[in-house]
Formats: sequence, C-alpha cells, structure tokens
Amino acid sequence: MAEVRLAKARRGRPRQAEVARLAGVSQTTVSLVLSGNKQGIALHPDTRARVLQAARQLGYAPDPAAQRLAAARNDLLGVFSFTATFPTDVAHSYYPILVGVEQEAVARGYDLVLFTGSSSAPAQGGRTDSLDRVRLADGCLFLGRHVPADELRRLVEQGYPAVHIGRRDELDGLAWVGADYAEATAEVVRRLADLGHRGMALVCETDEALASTDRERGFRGALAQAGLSGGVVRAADPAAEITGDWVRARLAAGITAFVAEETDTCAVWRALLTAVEEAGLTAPAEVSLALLGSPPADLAHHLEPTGFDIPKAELGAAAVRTLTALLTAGEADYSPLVPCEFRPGLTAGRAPAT
Amino acid sequence: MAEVRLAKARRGRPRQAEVARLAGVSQTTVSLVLSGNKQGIALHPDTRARVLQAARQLGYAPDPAAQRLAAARNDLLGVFSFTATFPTDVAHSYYPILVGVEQEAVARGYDLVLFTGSSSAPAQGGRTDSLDRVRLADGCLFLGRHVPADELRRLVEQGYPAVHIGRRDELDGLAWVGADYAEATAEVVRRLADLGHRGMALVCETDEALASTDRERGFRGALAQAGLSGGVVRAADPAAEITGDWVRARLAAGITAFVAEETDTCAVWRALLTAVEEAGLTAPAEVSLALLGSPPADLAHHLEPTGFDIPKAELGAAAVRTLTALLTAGEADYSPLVPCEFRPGLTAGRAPAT
DNA sequence: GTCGGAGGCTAATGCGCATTAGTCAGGGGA
DNA sequence: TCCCCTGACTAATGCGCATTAGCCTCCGAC
Repeated sequence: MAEVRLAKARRGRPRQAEVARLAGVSQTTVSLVLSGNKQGIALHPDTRARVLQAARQLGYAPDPAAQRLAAARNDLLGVFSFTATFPTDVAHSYYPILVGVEQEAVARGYDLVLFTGSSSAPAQGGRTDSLDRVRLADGCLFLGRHVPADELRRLVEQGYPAVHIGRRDELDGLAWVGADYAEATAEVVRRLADLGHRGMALVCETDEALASTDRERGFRGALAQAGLSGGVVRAADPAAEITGDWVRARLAAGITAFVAEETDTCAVWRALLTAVEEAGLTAPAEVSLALLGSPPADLAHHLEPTGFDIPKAELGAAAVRTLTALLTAGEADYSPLVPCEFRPGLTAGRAPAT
Repeated sequence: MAEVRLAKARRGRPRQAEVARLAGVSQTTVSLVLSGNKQGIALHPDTRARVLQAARQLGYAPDPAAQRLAAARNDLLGVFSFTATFPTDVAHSYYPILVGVEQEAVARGYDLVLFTGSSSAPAQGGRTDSLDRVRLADGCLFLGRHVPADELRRLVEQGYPAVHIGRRDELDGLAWVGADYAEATAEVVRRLADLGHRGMALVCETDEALASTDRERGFRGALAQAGLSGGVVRAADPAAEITGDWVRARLAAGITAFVAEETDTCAVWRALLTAVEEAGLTAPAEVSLALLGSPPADLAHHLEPTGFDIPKAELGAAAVRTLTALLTAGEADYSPLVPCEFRPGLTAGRAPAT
C-alpha cells in the first residue's frame, strides 16, 4: 500500500489573479499578455516579460471552462464516439483515425478532448450523458454511425461546429468527410478489367445495405463504363450460401472475379476464400478475388487481398481541417471525399483463358 | 464540393434566466429544480412542474462550460504520453492501456484530454510545450518513462493530481501504478521449478538495467527460496553473444531453463530461439524457455512463449481509479502493483532427465 | 502655459451557472 | 400580543477569464 497526499495549500490551479499579484500588475494585464492582446492595447515590453515570467513560475494554465464561457472559445476540439474510442476489439477501431486527428490538431494548436458516449452507464454525479457535453469544446468531430441523430441535429441547428467522420448526408447542414468508396471500387473494377476479366460479381451481405451503397454505385458505374457483365449478389448468410458449387456456377456463367464487400467481420471475404478452396480452385490463377477495404488483422498475414486501403489517418486529418475551417471562417468549402489507395495484393491476376 | 455555413453562434440557446422568465420564477429556482436541489431547499411541487415544463418548452440544455466553471472542476482527465503523437508503432504497447483508461474514465464520468509531448511542433499561438499544459485537466495520467522528471516533480509538489503509469519511485510523492513484475517473475521461476528445473538463467540486455530490477529481484528471490542454482546473465549484444555454443555451455553447467527479459525488441528472446535451434535442440523437450512479458506481434503466432502477460487494460483502469481518488479525496491509499497473469505457453516443459 | 494625444495600465463588467445568504408571509406556541 | 419557526422562494455572489470602458501621466504643439 502506498499513500499519496495532495498538498492542500494550493489546491486548485493558479489563476490569472495570482500571476498578476506576482508580477505586480492587474489581472487584466495578465489576460492581455497571455491571450495575445488582440485588441492592440499598448503594453510595455518589460511588463509583458514580467507577466510571462510570473506565469511560468507559477505554472499557470488557463481554465478551459472559463475561457469558453468568457470568450466562447478555448482551442479545444472534441472527438465524440458513441462506442468506446479505444475498443477492446482493436481490429475495427478508430485508433488509426485518431492518429490523424491528433497530428492535425496539434499542428493547428488545438488540444483534443475525447468524449465517449457510454451507451449504457447512466453516468455518475448527475452527469448527463447527452451530446451537449461536447459544447465544452469549440467544435467536435463525431465518429461512427451510432451517434444519436436528433441530438446531433440540434447541435448543428444551433450553430455548433460539428464534423462527422463517415458519410452523413441525411443530416442537413452537417459537415462530414468520408472515404471515396465509389471511386476506389471503380478502380478495383478497372484493374480487374485490365487483367482481362469480363465478368465480375460484387458480393454483399444483405443487411449492410446502407454502408455499401457507395461501393455498389462505384461498382455498377465502372462495370457499365467498361462494358463488362456481372452485377451485385447478396447473401444473407455468406458462410452458408457461398459454397464451392456457388463459385463454380458463377465461373461457368463467365464471372471470373469476385469482389467482396467489406464488413465488420469480413464474412463475405472469408466465405469466398473458403468456397474457392472448396471448389478446388486457387486464386489468383483460376479465379480473382478482391476485397473492398482492409483485411482484418487475422487475415493480414495470410494472403494479401487485392483491393484498397482506407486512409484512416488522412480521414482524421481532413476532418480536423474541415472543423477548423468551420471555426475560423464560420463556413467550410471542402471536398468531403478522401481518396483510397489501391492495394495490388495477391488475390487478383489475369483472367484465365476461356 | 460541399458547403456548410455556421449560423451565428449561440443562436437562441436558452439559458436558465429565460426558463425562469417563462416559468415566472427566479433563475435560482430554475437552477435548483434542474440540478436536483441537493441542498434540500423547500420547493412547491407546482413550481417544480412549471419550471420543468418551461425548460422542456424552450429546449433548455445547460452550458457545460458554465457548469464546470461554477463547479470549479471540469471533469477532465489528462492523458500525457511523451511520444510525438500517439504513433502507430507505439500503438501496440500503449493502446491496451488506453482501453482501460477510457473504460474506467467513462464509468466514473470523466472525459479524457489527450496530450502529447510534441517534441517536434514548436507550438502554435504562444502555447508552451511544457507540462503545465496538462493543468487544463483536473488531473493527469502520465505514460511512459520519458516524461521529464523535473517538470513532473514541480507539478506534483504544487499539488497537481498526477498518476504515473509504470513504476516511478524516485519522484517523491508521485502516485504510480505498475505491473507486479517481481511476483510475476517469481511465479515463472516457481513453475519452472515445479517442472523439475534446478538451474536457470535470467538473460538480460546490459543497458536495460533500470526497467528490469523488479524482475531481477523477483528472479533472485524465487531462486533462493526454492534453493535453485543459476543467476542473472547480461548480454550487451544478445544476437551476437547468445549462440548455440553459449546455450550448450550453460546446459552442461546444469542450466536447463532460460528466462528472457522482455525489452522493446525482445532481442534476448529472439536470440534464445535462434541459439537453441542452432544448438540443434528443441524447446520444450530438451530445454525450457520463458519470456517475462508478452511476445511481439510477429512472434505471437509462432510458438507461444511461456511467461506472463501484463494486464495493460487493468493497469490503465487502476491508474484512473487512483487519480480519481486523488481528485475526490485529496489523497489515495492504494496498491500500486497490478498482478500479471501467468501464461503457460508452449516453450517450457519438464526438465530433461540428467 | 494649456490642451490634445498617445502610451501604459486598470476598474468594472459579464459569460451561465451553482450556491449562500437572505426575505417574506403565514402559522403555532407562550 | 409578540416571537420564532417553517415553507417557499429570491438577491447576491463568485467561479476564471476576456473585454470594454476608462484613468492617469508625460509630451509635444500651439
């Protein structure tokens, strides 16, 4: 057992008033010096130096709540995620996004506050679990699709600067950034076409409709543009439906490449891998496979899927740029789509000769 | 391109004063009603109802900045890591800790502020690169050994609530939590002894002295207690020094188990694996190996090392508990050591018959 | 001299809330 | 009759900061 006691003497942080006393000036002067004196009030350099020195000596740091209240800003950016930002399941975490957010925020002189909306715990001490908490920060990034829409709408309507990471068209006036799935998918199709594939199928899970519309659009568009055959196939239970026979049947119908929708579990991709093996085929020699996203960690070292990577860090950085634009200009004119990077991988190759 | 414009901030955001006017009461009453009236002031039920009704009608939501200012605390916990920016490569070592930190913080109603020792960016807008920045939060967690000692000491001396993750005895009065390496190592030794090993060596890198004292202490203690032979061996350049011959020589001297210190690169462990192979031996049949920590990701799927796992999430959670105790009670009476979990693994077995 | 500016600083105010001291009317007890 | 008490409220204050109006003093111009 160890015991640590807090010195009670200076319980509570130093304030401007104390810095002022030490420097022999008024609190106003301290505020002026420390916040950059934007109103251009004449200040003697010596005074300035004394204040700075005193502040350093006391280890002064401004209280964000007070700043926010007085000036309506505190140079804090919020990051709100409804589920844990750091989930135990590292695989589909927001961490890579956060890395980009962090970098860009630091570069722009903002600190980051993580607001985690506990989906369950009704919070200690009368703490409302509401989104309004984020108002402590000048603006906020919202991560993931589970952010309560009505509360978010209210924030936006009241002029609170918010940026959603991930497409969010249905909330009018809400800024968002997202990966350009349509274009990335189209590129995958084009690459497959370049390899000689003339028929291909996009395989989706039935219930992932919403998230995949971008990819479907990109897929269909590219297919049409290149004059290819094939289309979108849905499977309610990929593991059960996608069998060796299933694959063989498509092959017989001229489908030589299978493109898997990316989902949390990557069930479709796994099913395809299994089914191809079951059919006694090998990729990329006899059939080509592509995954519209990054493989889960446990498959990463297996056989690198052809497909694309979502630039998560860049996504985060873009979100911060948009948010800061909102903060400084009151509006943002931006391109919400961040391009993905094609990943050649090892699962796609030349189409087999007919 | 999308365009998003911000309405004039604070547009029509109702305050308590407005609710009060609508309900025909004073702002005080509104505050009383809405914040639960903990001081037990008598209020007529009708009044209460009117206030509630008015608040609902106006869509009132408290301003967190004002609440936190008045409460003289902001319910923010800092997390300071001295690496440049929560980088991806460190992700593996710190990430699990953050998981625990976040969970526990959420459970206790705190939000998190992320700080990094931005050794690079020369700080925008007059913000200092000093540790004082963390004072923005009510208290702060410090991750890793690289946190500047003198600044941290000052913070602690001035009564700022801080908890270091990782043993930090030399800073008097600083609270810390760490893994119980000594006991975990002792358990490894005991398990090896139970398997019949009578001589074993702890293999360390020369320059990792500080971090390993706990393990060494645990090792030596357990060795003595069990009446075993062996000791600590240091290698300046493990890959070069630890060879097949090296292993054979020890075996001849009665050392049947090798325990590897865990370091960033796990150089010792890798060297041991190579050397054993080079000696034409196999573990665990002819020689037993143990690793005092978790294997790096690239070796995880290889051959699971016998040893122990550091409960990183629990470490983070323990740190938060200690910090919040400091915050609420002004002092903390706690056990800084978090027990590790023994990992049977596949590299240790019965000692070979003599 | 005297007056208008600077130059260099500070007093005062308010942000929106929580909290602490009241205030005031209407009983009940002596 | 007076007093005190209790129930039901409100005025006033402060949290720590930014900002707005001053307030002095010194100096050059007239």
